[in-house]
Amino acid sequence: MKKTFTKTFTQRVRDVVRKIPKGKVLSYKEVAKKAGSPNASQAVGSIMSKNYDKTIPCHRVIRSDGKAGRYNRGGIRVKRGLLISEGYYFK
DNA sequence: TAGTTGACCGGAA
DNA sequence: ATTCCGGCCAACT
Repeated sequence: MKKTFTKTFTQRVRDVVRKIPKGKVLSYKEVAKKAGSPNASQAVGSIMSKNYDKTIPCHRVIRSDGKAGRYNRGGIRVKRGLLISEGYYFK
């Protein structure tokens, strides 16, 4: 029997993103889905924008159309550089 | 309680 | 390819 969600959506999103392995990326939509709200991709982005925890690889979260999206720790250019250096090929 | 905001998504022009 | 618009959802005020 599954436990009811006690934590906020924010906490679950952070847990999901923290588990993303190196060299892999998830779209905001995928993260939202794993966090329990398939259509809350907008909320996921909003959450990440306020999250400054370096234990969370927020640069591994990209847009579902294959573009990078935004980044609060250096800019989208840095974000793409990080992903490429981790083995992810960008469009 | 209601209104505003925003690292999005997908389709249309 | 780029811009615009409506929809969706959680957090904040």
